[in-house]
Amino acid sequence: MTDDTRSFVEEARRAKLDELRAAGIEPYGYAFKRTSTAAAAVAAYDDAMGEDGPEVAVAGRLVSYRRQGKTAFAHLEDVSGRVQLYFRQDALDAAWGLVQLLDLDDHVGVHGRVFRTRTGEVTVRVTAVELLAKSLRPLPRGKTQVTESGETVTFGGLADSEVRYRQRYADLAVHAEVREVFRLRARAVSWLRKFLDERGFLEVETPILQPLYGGAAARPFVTHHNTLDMPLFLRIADELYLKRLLVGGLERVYEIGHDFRNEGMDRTHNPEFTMLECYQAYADYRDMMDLTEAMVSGLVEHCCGTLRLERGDAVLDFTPPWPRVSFVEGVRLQSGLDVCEATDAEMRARLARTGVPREEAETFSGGKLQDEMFKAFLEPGLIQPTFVVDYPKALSPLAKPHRADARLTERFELFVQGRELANAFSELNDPDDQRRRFEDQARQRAEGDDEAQQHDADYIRAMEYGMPPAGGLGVGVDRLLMVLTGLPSIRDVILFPAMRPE
RNA sequence: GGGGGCGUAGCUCAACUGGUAGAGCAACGGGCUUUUAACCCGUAGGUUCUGGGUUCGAGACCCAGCGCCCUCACCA
Repeated sequence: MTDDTRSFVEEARRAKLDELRAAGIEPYGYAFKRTSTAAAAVAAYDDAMGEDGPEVAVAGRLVSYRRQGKTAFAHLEDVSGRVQLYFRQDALDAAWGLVQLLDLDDHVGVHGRVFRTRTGEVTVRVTAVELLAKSLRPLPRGKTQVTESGETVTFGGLADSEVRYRQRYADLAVHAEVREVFRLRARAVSWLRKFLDERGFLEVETPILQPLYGGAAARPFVTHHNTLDMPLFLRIADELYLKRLLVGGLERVYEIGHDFRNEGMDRTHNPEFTMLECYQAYADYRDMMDLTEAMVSGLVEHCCGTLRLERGDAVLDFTPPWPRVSFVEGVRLQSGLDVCEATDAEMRARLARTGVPREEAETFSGGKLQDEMFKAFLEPGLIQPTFVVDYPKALSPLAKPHRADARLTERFELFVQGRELANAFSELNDPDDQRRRFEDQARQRAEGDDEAQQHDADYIRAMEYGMPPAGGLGVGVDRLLMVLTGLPSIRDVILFPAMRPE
């Protein structure tokens, strides 16, 4: 920030910075040997110790500061929590000058004995203080206010959600509960790794920059490689590379990483997002359903301590087994139409009655209409964890035909709160069938569907060597986190969500 | 992309029908050696998102733009 846009608060802090340097005090320290976290310092005190609790050295950020003549009280916050500090001029001598130049948000390290104040709070009586980092810019804290009922309410210091996402560092610094969300995220992801590792899955890394993109229906981000002088795409899915590994004899593989889709952004879509994909040779989609049920219910239990999550009026119950609804049958029950038998015209007419604009419905055909029917009639009602199974063939170019019904594929998706959380199928392993499906996609692309999949000849070649039958599963990790935390926006579970530049 | 809402001090918000931009907290100065929403006295702090327009006069009304949120669409 330039001088002329600096606030008076910042000017005041810079004046103190200059004063500190003039006094020979370096305002940015190198390190501090702490003996204890804030929480441990508090826990180490016992009332039998009286005024002579243990000597501790703690470091952290000042989150409150109350000066009172020749004394001052402050709260220091570190990763563990908070501890109160008590400064006295007569206990600090020369360092008292530094204490008077402290501000909220400064990082300090202090030494002192722990005691309990008259008002009952366990506190460090500071005998030495070091400034570790001067804060020049006040954190946007909200004011707190006590309501009539005596409750303390903090008005979101960063009620402005834009600032929270743009300056996540400030959001995290001010909101312990936000830090907790991302701790939970880390615990969830490492639990998922452990879950798959224990079942013999090998974690692998596949290319993010790809000459061809595939494995999903989405528009890609395009970049350019200078030396090769060729376009490269940021992957929209891991799928096609992971299945090549099945050909190579890595029977169980998984990857947790970012996919990139150049599409709309909203509460449930970020341009880059975390996807977990796993593939298991000699398994089919029923095996993957069992795996999904075990994985998600285990994760919910691990992260939330229960299988029943209260979300508004609803209680989401993750206790297995979860209901399984046939795509075609489910849509038929809600709409009266069998999407495998109905004509496009019938589906258009049915959709028109639900509020889908007619002129828009006119542009849909085939698989797109079937999908619209599903979204209009079945998806919104899928609040409890539910598997939707056996998707029409037109919707699933990478899935194996259903062994009992040629119109369908062996595919399922998991829905919770009306949102897709996971997608899986018995993987197509017939190279000739796969080639025909790619050719279909090419025709759709020629007809203007820019999300149709590209023909991947190398993938076909791999399959021609013989790909074992396999079950594959993709899980949207961010959306899973939304369910675990109950947070309403994908931005709330991504540290640095995509934003327009300021 | 369509529709709706919002944008005022560092933060949270006021400002009637168009009539001198305010408060609390934070900041700064003074006082106070066990406070914790500290307290008391005082001071300072504004491109009312940006650019046009209407008007004697615009934070408010009109137009355009920017940003964010909600919603619909797109996005399996």
